[in-house]
Amino acid sequence: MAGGMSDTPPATPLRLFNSLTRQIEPFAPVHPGEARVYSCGPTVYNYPHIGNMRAYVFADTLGRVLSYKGYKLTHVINITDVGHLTDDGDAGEDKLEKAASEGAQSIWDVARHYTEAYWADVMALNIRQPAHWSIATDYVPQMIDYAKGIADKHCYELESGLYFDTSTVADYGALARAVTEDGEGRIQAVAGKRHASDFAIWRKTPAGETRQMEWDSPWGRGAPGWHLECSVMSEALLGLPFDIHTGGIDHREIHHPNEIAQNQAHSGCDASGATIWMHNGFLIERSGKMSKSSGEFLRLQLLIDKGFHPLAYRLMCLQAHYRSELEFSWDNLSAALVRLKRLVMGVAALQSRHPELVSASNETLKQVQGDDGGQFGALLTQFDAAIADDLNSAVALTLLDEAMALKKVDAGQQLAMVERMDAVLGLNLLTLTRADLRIRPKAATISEAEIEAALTQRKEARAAKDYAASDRIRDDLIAKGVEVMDGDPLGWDWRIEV
RNA sequence: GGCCCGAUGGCGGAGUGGUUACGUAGAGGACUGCAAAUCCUCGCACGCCGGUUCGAUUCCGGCUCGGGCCUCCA
Repeated sequence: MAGGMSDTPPATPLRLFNSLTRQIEPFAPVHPGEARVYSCGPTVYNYPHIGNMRAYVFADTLGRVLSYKGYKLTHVINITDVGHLTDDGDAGEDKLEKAASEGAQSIWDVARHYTEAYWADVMALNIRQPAHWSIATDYVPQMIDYAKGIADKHCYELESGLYFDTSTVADYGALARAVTEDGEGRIQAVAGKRHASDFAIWRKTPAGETRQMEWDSPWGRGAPGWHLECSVMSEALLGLPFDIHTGGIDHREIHHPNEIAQNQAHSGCDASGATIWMHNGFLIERSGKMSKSSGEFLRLQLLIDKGFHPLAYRLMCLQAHYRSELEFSWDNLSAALVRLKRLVMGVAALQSRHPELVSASNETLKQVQGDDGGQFGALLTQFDAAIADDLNSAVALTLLDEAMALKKVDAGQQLAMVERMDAVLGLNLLTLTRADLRIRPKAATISEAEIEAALTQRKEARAAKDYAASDRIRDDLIAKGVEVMDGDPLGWDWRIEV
């Protein structure tokens, strides 16, 4: 690597908040130079909502920062295509089986459909492909082996299945910082469970029933408990211990403590299995709950249907710290879209000053970096410090703005800066165009051809200085949801109604 | 009921023991036939009551309010 900035990578050591200790700690990889990350993925019995997707934007940002800092990243995201119960009483319906029966499809088709819907959102949000999408049903034999390995010392069998005795491992629930006692008993206790916190390792298919997804096991025909898959797949693909385990904050209370208990039982050591456990805050939506059980929920596709580019949502996420709760509102999303548009137009302006760099490779960009006169170097140092400080993407974004706003500097260097910062932010700033951001709302009633025809007429009227006619055409377009903008490269845009 | 978190300008949202990001909205200017878009410039805030301190939005305590999880959920 030749060139100024590349030779002097600013090096603030990466520090991350660890939910285990509730403190920010230095990142110290298990395997020098590597970062092995496991992220709890979706249960594919329904579409993901935008709150779900925040977790993957977060995990992706973490992965991008690790790559930026020079670690060789191995990222795993699981796809839970084994059904969970609709409630914890073990009498509830299996979510996947339920969705299959409601839709009169094969359970496998249901899982496939929602997995693909999830992947579409992943792509739209410019989330990088992990090294592995681990599919739970591919690992059922391994799960059974795993369960056999811990059954004698840590489990007991009941009518409904094989249960994990949480008193057999050290510090059960330490991650959650709460003792899971019976409390108010809001969940229906399973008869025979030794402790309220004990959980199913294997769920037997109730007698007389047949499910589309079931496997034979030493504990009868049935399906694995839903905590099992993550322990099995993370160990199989990353080895134990691995570096970072991520998930939504809700997982900190039940799922991850259970995963840790399994890891402890299987490994025979008290360590949790991952060095750092990280959890993202929820996306909050004031009116309705960001909850799948409430029926209607916000999907990325709904945002797109309204005319929002999906990366505006990504930018909205990045403007807040991943651990903060983030309030979703259409106003906030609109603000992010405007910001994204201005960034994209700013990049286009830089590219117009360096036409040879418009589709430049990294190498070309690096060649023009030259000496950075101190300004770029200082910004890059601050940028590095921001992301190293538990992924402060909000501050990182302000440094991108500052880099864009520098005057009397080489545009090629500015583009190189943008590229470098965008490797972390993932906004696709070098390839995204103003036109990409003009998304036709689903409710639009006028065609693009009609708009162009009207604009041609208006242009003629203006040339003839017939401003009354010109304004009439413009008003007509506004009424149809089209904003005329003579100074914009595109000339017009859709007006987003929210 | 249990556990936990938060309270920052119109909205969103960083951060800090003393000069308080940033985005968007708003105001003014440039540009435009006029607008819009874009660019430039500029206001605007740290829940309440105590305490610690030379000094607190920032630390501590209390209060009020809000939220999350404890049940499938990122």
